[in-house]
Amino acid sequence: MNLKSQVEWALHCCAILAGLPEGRHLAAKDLAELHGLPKEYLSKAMQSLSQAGLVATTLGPQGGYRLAQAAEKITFLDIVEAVEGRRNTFACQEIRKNNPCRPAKQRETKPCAIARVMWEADEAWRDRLRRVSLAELVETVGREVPKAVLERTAEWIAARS
Amino acid sequence: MNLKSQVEWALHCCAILAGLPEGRHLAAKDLAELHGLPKEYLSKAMQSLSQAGLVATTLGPQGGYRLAQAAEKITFLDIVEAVEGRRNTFACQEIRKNNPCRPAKQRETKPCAIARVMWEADEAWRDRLRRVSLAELVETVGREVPKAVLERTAEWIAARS
DNA sequence: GAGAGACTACTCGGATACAGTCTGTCCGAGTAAATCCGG
DNA sequence: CCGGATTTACTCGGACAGACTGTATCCGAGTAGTCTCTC
Repeated sequence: MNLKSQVEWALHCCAILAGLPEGRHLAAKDLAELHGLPKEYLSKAMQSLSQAGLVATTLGPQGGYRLAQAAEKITFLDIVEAVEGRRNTFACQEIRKNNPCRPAKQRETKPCAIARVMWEADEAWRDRLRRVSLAELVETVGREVPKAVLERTAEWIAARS
Repeated sequence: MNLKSQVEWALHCCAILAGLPEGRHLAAKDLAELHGLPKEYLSKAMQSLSQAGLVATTLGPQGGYRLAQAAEKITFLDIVEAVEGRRNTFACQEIRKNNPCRPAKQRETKPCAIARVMWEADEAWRDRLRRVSLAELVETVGREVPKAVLERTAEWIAARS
């Protein structure tokens, strides 16, 4: 059970887009170059974000992606679920129903006790991701990354957006 | 990012083994029949549990599996990790290092801020699973499953262990 | 009748095929900017 | 010089192959119980 690498890419790209000046766009090509990733495949991750309504796209020259919502409104969970989907990690197949000792048409009142525990853990995971916004991530990065790198990166982006 | 179905099987099988009288064993063949699962493949899940030291095996006629530890000592996390492995769901590939604006040989003092958040979520997930023991599961099941089914299942198992 | 030895049947464990998803790539539809032409 | 139509170049989006992990299966190594033979 691994998250796809798309999740990591999407998070990094959102962090970059969050630092973009209002009204500017950044193309998938540039996002890919900035992170050393295959452009075509990265664009598929961005596509997921677009379909989830987290980023907006603009076509044509000077086009690209920008955040569709305020960075304070977007959480880690939003991004992760946009790429990974909203399914629980645990998929209960109700194998308890195969027990030959059970009456065939017994009705279940509750979900399987095992599934309940697993789903609670999933919810705890989601809850943790829900608590961190993109804005907080940007703030942390701004505090930890050396000023020189931040500035050079900002220039690099400004030259292409 | 889905957990393998082996996880569900392992949890159900451990619940059954926890209810086994002392000194008895139950074969993979019977566990498979009880849950309506492919015997050969289920035995691979049991193999993982065996390698993790959660269950003990006995060969030959009347052989099979039994818990290697007290049900109170075994947690959901133990079983899940035995089958799934202990890796984090998020694998940081350090793509920040590909940023062309960074000095090539800059040393990192901290893990990537994104990875830290993701790993905290993983830890919250594990923490939740660590809090529920196999004994608690058995108790819950005993409370929720109709007495008749419990008794018939116990007989079914006793006849084969 | 009791004990030892050989046999048998049953168990798990690793090695071996098949499928589905993740990864990576390609090309086409659509659009905003730039260009060119006419007024 | 200015405005509008055309062209162009660039963007994203969905459709198409390859690799890897998860799923399913088979057969062999090893053991506990059973049976038989001998004393």
